[in-house]
Amino acid sequence: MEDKDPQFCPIAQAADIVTESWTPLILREALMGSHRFNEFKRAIPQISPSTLSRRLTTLTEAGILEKSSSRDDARGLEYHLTEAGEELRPVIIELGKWGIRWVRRKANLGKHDAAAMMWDMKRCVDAEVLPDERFVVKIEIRGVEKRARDWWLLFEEDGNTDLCLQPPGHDVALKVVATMETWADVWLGHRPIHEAIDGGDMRLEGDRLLQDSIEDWIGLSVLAPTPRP
Amino acid sequence: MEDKDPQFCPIAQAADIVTESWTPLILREALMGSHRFNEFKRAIPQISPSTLSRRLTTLTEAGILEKSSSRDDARGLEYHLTEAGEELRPVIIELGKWGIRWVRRKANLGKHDAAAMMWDMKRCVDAEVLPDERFVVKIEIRGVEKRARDWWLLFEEDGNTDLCLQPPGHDVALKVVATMETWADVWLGHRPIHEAIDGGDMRLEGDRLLQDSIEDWIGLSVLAPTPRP
DNA sequence: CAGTATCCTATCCGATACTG
DNA sequence: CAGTATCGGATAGGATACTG
Repeated sequence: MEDKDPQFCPIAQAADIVTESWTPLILREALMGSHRFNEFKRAIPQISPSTLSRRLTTLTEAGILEKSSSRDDARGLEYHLTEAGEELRPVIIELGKWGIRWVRRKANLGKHDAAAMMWDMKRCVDAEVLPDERFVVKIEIRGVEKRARDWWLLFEEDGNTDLCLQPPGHDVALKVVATMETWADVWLGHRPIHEAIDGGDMRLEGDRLLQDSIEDWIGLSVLAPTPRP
Repeated sequence: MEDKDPQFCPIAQAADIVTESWTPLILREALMGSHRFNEFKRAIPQISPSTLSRRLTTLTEAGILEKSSSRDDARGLEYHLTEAGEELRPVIIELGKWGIRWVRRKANLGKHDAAAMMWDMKRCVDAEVLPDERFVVKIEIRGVEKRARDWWLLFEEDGNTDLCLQPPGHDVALKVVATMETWADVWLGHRPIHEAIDGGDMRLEGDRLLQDSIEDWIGLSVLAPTPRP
């Protein structure tokens, strides 16, 4: 391993820190705005708590994250990017752009992917374009384990959005149904959402206005606009 | 490890390939124009041949390198970047820019660093600005093991440059002496070369014209121009 | 909830030796 | 020279259980 004998090459030094397993994903989450242990945990479901703990410590020691006691009521720490950490954004983004352009290995999509996508989706929905009402959109992901199949996006009047794995007890204004494969293709921008809808791979039921404006409010992955080869 | 259960997140997929140990350095070399097994080997002295072999195979299977039989006389294969591989340049460069800006861990500089730097330096010297003559510059690196201390840059009439660990049997037109620490600082652009010379940390002996134009022909690391925080 | 400690296993890397 | 095969040891990550 490089670490045995640290190199003076800056690429080697940066790689020693950034390329540890799981670290790019942790950085992605931090750059997307996650701050709490369990925010990282649920966005990266496969990581074990011990490894996540170790990585957060390592990144803190490397000057990429800073620990601070929680702002408000909650206990536990918060993790915030330092200036150095923020400057890793281009590294992670370029990595993602490359991945979306060139990796064609088909992953076996499962519950972890569904969960990771949903938490990211929750972050990306654009409530600005939506009416200032409280309403619920149900997302159904076919072909994954039951526990990760049904999700509810709860839009609050104040523009905040919550994601639940249980029905939040309001009427569902819109239901969107597709297989995980279709969701992944749409989410990553491999396929325009209207093409999936018109092709019958994604089904919408409920409020017409929400249906017609789905492209505007649903918000895809930050990597979706990347041009393809 | 992420590999257990491949994710659909493009950052995770790219990371699975690019962030294996040694791979960023192998990519750096490929991007800088290395093609042969031993070019990689001597530019990354710490890697074991088995690991290098495995990585070159992995990168080929991932569609980043292509193996081809050697162009000219030599036996063995050549490794060339595919289009996908070439597009990793921004990832590696951003990694290096981050490293040069933010990593402050002092490496214990030794023979491997000296060798890696010298082979890179050989690639970066700009013979264009030099007279079309055959002449030799000796580089002396104080503070490293004897075997990596003395290097000779041999400039040929045709503009080609060779690097030797033995005196090539021509008169030395210029000798440049500094500790490895100073060489590293100058090479990486942490410190202007004239500052090191004027400060007495780098000593030049020989041809005045070569001395006066050293900044023009010596060619620093591609990362040297990176602005510092 | 927000992590940490322990233990065990799998893996992966380097050393060495070998081959066309 | 240009790699590849084998082997043994280190290490790092997951599972599990635990704590304030």
